[in-house]
Amino acid sequence: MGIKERKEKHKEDLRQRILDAAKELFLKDGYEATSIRKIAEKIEFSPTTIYLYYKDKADIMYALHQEGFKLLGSQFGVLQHVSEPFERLKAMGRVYMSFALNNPDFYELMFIMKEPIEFVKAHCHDEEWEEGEQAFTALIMTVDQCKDAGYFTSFDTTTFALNVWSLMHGLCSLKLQGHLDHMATTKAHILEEGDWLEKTFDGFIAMLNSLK
Amino acid sequence: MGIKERKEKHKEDLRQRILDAAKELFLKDGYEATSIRKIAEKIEFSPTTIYLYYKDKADIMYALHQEGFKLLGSQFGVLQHVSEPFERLKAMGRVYMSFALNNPDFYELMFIMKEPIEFVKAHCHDEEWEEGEQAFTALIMTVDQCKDAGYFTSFDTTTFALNVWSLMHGLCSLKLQGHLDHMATTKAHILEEGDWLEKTFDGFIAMLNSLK
DNA sequence: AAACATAATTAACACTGTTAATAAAATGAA
DNA sequence: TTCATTTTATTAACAGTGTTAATTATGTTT
Repeated sequence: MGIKERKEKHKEDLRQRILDAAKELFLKDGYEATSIRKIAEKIEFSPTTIYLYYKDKADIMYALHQEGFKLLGSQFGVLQHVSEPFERLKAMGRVYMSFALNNPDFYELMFIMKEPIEFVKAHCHDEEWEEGEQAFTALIMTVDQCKDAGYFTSFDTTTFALNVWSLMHGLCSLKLQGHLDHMATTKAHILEEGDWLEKTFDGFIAMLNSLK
Repeated sequence: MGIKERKEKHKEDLRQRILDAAKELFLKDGYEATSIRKIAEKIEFSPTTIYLYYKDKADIMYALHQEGFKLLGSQFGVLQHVSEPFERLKAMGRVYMSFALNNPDFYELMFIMKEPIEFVKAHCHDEEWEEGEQAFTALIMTVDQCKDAGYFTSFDTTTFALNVWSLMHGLCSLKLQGHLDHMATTKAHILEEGDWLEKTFDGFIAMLNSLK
């Protein structure tokens, strides 16, 4: 039955082409501006055809959401080769921040926006393996190894990891949403010049250091 | 010219009624579901009338955005009576978290969503006093007083304050967007039961304590 | 009462996501 | 190859959205 396989391949092809078009539009114009009709126009199909391959817009966005997590995961993967756990933890922070800054739309889709999350809860309940968990697991393991190496000994691993994630997420969010720059400009008289994202991150590292 | 004043009052009245209707719908159904037409229906006016009192939807949402900051400001104001700076800092964290949990829509509008921020940048440039700055100033002052009392002595005040804000904002965001609960459920086998928001916050306080 | 200024409305534009009904194409069996 | 069946794609339409221009209604002033 080679024909059926070829058909399946064609179906998968179109599914991928839809996703690629959506990705291009999304990374260029953002979530709202990426309409079904524009995606359809890009791949030269009727808007309704898209609904034969994706349940709805949230479904498409969830697919991009997954791509984002794969990208972040691959960047985290490199850090497995940093043997010293505390060095790895700090590097994870840097990588996370770089990912957010270099892929702001992905970051928004993955961690800030509400819609894909609700799609996860609605359609991918339980059994579905969420790529994001892998990254969080890596963080927990690193914190655990840090504790073995004598860091953060008085803290619970999971809550400490959540604190680290919260801080990094908060920092990246405030930066991406413009709050950091807003504070920098309106308080320019009291704050000296400089890159506040970088400075705050350095402060975070300093905090970790004095928490040994 | 008492008549003119009465007219002005009527105009302001309607402006406020629009805002109240918008607020009610917004707190009930969220940002997207709050449409101009629904607001108009609520106050029994034509949709286009609203444009005589507000420039556009973002303008209305910015007004609510301001209300939110006033509310947060009033809750922070109470803390001025906590004389011990380190106690006040911890209390600020609690108040901030409570505000986020009790007013999730306001919090989203004030700190998570992008639209009102862009409205601020577009229309209220510079001279306009942003209520949010007051809260951040209060945080900076408190951190400064903590330093005077022997806490965080090796850290720069502003970057430390930004770290505190980032952590609290990140924690509240992850909670509101459902990421915290998601991690709790999918990792239920490895994590013991409990309120992870509370636990993480306690961990944060513990971190501050050991940073003295 | 007539002229004017303000306020509110209707109609319309250009979009959005999504569904039902219909047409086209590809496949299976005769 | 022809016919019937299934799959794929399309058109038309619904119910919305924010927003603007042109028009009507209202109230004030002369």
